[in-house]
Amino acid sequence: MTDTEESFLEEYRPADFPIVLLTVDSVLLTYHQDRLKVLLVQRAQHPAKGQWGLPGGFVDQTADAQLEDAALRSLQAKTGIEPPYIEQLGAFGSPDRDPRGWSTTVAYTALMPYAACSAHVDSVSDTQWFDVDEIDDLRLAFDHRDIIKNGIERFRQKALYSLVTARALPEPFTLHELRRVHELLIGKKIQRKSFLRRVENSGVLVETGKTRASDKGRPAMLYKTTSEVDDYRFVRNIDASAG
Amino acid sequence: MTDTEESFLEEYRPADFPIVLLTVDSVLLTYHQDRLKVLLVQRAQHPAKGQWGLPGGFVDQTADAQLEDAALRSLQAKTGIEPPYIEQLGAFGSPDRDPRGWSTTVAYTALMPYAACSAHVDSVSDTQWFDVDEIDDLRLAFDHRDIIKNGIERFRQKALYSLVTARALPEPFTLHELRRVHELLIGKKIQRKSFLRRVENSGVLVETGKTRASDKGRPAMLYKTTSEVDDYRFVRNIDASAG
DNA sequence: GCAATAGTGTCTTTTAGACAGTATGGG
DNA sequence: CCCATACTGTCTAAAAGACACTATTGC
Repeated sequence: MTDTEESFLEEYRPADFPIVLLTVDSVLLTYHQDRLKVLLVQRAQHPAKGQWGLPGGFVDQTADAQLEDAALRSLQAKTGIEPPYIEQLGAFGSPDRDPRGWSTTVAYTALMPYAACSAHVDSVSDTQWFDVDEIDDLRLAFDHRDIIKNGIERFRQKALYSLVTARALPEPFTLHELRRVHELLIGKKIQRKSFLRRVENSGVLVETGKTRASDKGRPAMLYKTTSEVDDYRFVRNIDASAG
Repeated sequence: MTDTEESFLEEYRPADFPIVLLTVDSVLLTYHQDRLKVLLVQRAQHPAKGQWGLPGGFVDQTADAQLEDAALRSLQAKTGIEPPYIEQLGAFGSPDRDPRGWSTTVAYTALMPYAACSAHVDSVSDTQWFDVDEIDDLRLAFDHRDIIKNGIERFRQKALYSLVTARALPEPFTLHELRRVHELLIGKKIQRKSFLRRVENSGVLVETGKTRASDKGRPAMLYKTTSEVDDYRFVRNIDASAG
């Protein structure tokens, strides 16, 4: 027999190789009522049946052209829409994380405005937003607590040098709302003036020219994102160590 | 039958699930003769037999406690040692990247001093350092060119706000050498004075007190890393857009 | 007018960029 | 002494932190 790639593939038998468990999970975050929330799903099937865990599933080898598509499919199923921002967090693999054996999950982390899916989420009982401060008290499936912490940490870093955080808000939004998202992630107050300067210098947010009034106080200017907001990076970070 | 996780696992048959191809690959970079180099391996087996590709392999479900262990094993096999710095780059999955079918690789990116493994690498013909500027001209296996570019881009970003780059150098090293690594990654000259200030303020490198003379000119101070170098981040980045 | 919130003026501090100057080695 | 390279002094510019001040709404 000739040693070509064709003949190799002819003889190739995937079942001869060790069996691998590969899933995709997403840490979907949002901002609602001055709190950061993460979307969790109650598992309908074993393993970890009945426990809360991240939305996710298997790659559909006929439908998915890349791993991200599998993440988007599972998020679409639970929220009714695709999130406006998603990025890969990383792969987590170990012999212990799943009782079925050595397993790997590719985790994504995403942002979505709360209102964009609240009707869909409220209509089912197995999907729910949890305050990120609550997750230490929950019993979560597999290593999903670690993955959630990892996702939050990713956005905490991003809050220091980017404005993608705006993708967690419904448009248009006020600078106060956006600043609160940053403050909650960083765990520190940010000067209004400093924050405004950063937004203006970035050029990735635009004023709508309209304002939104609340019960009391002066109405706030409303802003929208531009497509560049996903990739923009400040040269100088917010100083998380400063007073 | 009772609906417990135990009974579920009893009935669980992994072979009933779609077959998944999962590999681990590493982009190992170093600095040698004023150039950035990437380690490539000539593939001994199909698919892509004879082509150059990234060092990598399958997870060993009995030996590896995490994905990173699989990456370290394959690097150890090709260089004789474990790299002093490694981090996960991300998972790459698609139906097209491997002729055997839908496949995923978890890519790592690592740094190592050239001299630490040059004897081992030089002793075999299937492992070789390539100048990173050469990779566009090489025929590479799978999507490894994309992964390499991704790994270089990761360190280009890191060169703007960190000093992990020192892990590509043999210790002790001069500030000139370290600065050259940054310049090659960023693609821009960096002011000597600015770079020295950053190193001093970081506190993650220490002067050895010794110097190294070259053919001509004043001998340069020698520096060593501390363990904090892996995690340190500057608040203010090098400005890649400036002059 | 008062309370409350939004937005601005401006001073200080920090640190990178620029670049000219000095220091220290080999011939 | 000359050359080349290493290192330093110091000015300027950019931008964040701090904080007091003004603006605009509802009552």
